[in-house]
Amino acid sequence: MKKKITLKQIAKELEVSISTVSKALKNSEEISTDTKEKVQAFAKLHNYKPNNVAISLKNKRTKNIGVIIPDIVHHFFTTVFRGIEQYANKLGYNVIVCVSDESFDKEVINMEMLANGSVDGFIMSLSAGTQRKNDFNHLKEITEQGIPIVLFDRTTKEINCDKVLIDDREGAIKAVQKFIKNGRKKIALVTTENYFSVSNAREAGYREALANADIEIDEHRILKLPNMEVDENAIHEFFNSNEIDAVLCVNEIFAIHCMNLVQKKGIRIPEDISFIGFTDGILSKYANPGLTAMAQHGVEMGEVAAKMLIEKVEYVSDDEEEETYQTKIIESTIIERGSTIN
Amino acid sequence: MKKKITLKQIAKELEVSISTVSKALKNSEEISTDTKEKVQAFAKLHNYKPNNVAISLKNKRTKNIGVIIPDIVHHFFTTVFRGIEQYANKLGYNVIVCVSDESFDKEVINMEMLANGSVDGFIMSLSAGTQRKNDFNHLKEITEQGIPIVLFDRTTKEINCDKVLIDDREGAIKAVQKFIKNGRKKIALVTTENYFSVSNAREAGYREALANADIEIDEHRILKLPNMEVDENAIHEFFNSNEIDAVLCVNEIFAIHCMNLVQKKGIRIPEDISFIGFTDGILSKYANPGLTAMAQHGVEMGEVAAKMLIEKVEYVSDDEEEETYQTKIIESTIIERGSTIN
DNA sequence: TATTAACGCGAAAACGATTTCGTAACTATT
DNA sequence: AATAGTTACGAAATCGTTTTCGCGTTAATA
Repeated sequence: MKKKITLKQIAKELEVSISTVSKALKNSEEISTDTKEKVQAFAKLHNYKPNNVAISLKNKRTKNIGVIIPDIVHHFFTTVFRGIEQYANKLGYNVIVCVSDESFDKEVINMEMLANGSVDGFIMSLSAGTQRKNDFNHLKEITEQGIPIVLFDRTTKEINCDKVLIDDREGAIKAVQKFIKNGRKKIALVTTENYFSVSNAREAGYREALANADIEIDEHRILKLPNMEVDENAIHEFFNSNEIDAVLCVNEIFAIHCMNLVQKKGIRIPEDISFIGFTDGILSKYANPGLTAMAQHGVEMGEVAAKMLIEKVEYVSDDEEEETYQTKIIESTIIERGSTIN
Repeated sequence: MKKKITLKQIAKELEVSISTVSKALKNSEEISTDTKEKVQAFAKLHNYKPNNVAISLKNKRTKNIGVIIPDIVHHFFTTVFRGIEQYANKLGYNVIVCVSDESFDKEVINMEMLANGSVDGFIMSLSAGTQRKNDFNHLKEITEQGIPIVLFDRTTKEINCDKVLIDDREGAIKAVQKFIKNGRKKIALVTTENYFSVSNAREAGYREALANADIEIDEHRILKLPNMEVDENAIHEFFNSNEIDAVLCVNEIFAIHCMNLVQKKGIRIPEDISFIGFTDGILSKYANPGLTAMAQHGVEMGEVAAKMLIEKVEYVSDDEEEETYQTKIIESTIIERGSTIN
């Protein structure tokens, strides 16, 4: 077992000082060509690589980014993560992921673990627990220590930091407009209870688009499901007691459930009823018929978030001037499939 | 901006030495109760938390685990990662993920980045590129430095280290046996070209199970698709020209495609034809009818891998004795849904 | 009263690197 | 020959901890 070699050991072997070795390896002008060659050759031979931890301590910069997401077994977050990882890696950063599991407590613990020197900054999407509790002190404390945070998708106005958002309202508007263009008037919305800012924005877009088209909003055509364990009966009841010719769903799962159920009744998609679902994922692609979806471009979102964070991290502040934060919007686009009329 | 406080600053404020502060915070017997209380109160007030980097340098242990996987936007790897992250986090470890993107070069670069002190050990699944190249020197070098590696799913016998595998052959056998128990005899296999060891193992299991049941193997009942962009016509042709009453698919996507197509023909699932698909993922769960699946238990796999790694990392070797490595098999189990008869 | 023991604390080394500053030994200049 | 200027290197501080060892003060023992 040949442990990694250190500057000290090289110095001893070559009977020079540690400083000389360090400088020689950096090709410093200060060192004679002879010595440099000797040192570099020896270092290469023993495959010397500087110890990251020591460098981190010295530089007070880890070149690590902390990513905290509610769930990793989730297509959207995975996609965003991919974008972050790709961009960060290109600039020599590594990514430490922690999963908050939608829990406020875990989110806090994870952030505290990483904030003590393990990372230079955070990219995160708030857990459901945090959003429900509406408590952001853990974020506040970290930004106050000068550690930058970039919030994406599930954000809050309570914290002053860079943000990357999806234009959920706009996305919903686009979807509803498509329905209307196809001649649909009885447009339903299947959404979650109002925990998530995301769902709220989508609902707002839904209402706005209908209002703009002078279509009266029938509150009965809005179904709010309490969680992801979809209650078949609720859906059944919903479609039985309402005239509906188009459905916007705030996520794939709701859409798939509704489509399956509606088809069982013998209603045809898209002839009798159209569907659009939020977040283009694997379910939309392989549904039967394919589910027309509002794509969220997670990879791009991750890249943008990583770019913003790294800029903040590497920016040497002139100390005095106020920090300035931006919010970037990633546009969602519609992916047309069989569940709507082309 | 209140930067994190250090021992040095506490020491200066309280007019004691750094050592005293350090010991006081560790509740050392050496320090008087008075001093301890004073120090601890002050530390709590200023929310002192030791700097992880400094501790890592001192201990020569980072409490970080490096995970290198070919792809993160992939349900199985995500699931395994979840298991790793969960277990590791419970023991106070953080996880740094790098995606090799199926590329040998990226795998090497990622490992080298992390091997210079950033992590205490690796958990990884080999990239397609590495498997094709059959070059494992990067792994060898790292193990020679005394950094432990745990390989999962895509492994190699070339490297002597802990491994976690899935019993793909056994899984296929179980699936075929279920068909047979349901009285099916004309059992088809839909698989990939023989690039992946995984598919090969599953095919072997398929053949073995049929042979054991004295069912002759009809090679026409084996469909090999060249890639994931499924060719509808090939499937069409396959089901038209063969009598089939049960289908084992080596992945969800093939299964979903086949099921959709078969249903379009008016064939009923599971009455006329049964389906079982490999790797229980989101598609299986939300298919209509639900797809009976061979679950791979990725989370468990991740947990086992993390457990094995951490044991190696924390084990203080008696230096002289030989290291001993294990290979654990994670059994796949059948998840019954609507695509088979119960 | 003299010796030993216990107590409470600080100095310093160590982890592995970078970087500033000082200086000995030459070389060049006048 | 005396001074100034290079050249090539080393000592030491620093990043933030932990930990060993030493030492002065007080209390306990003979």
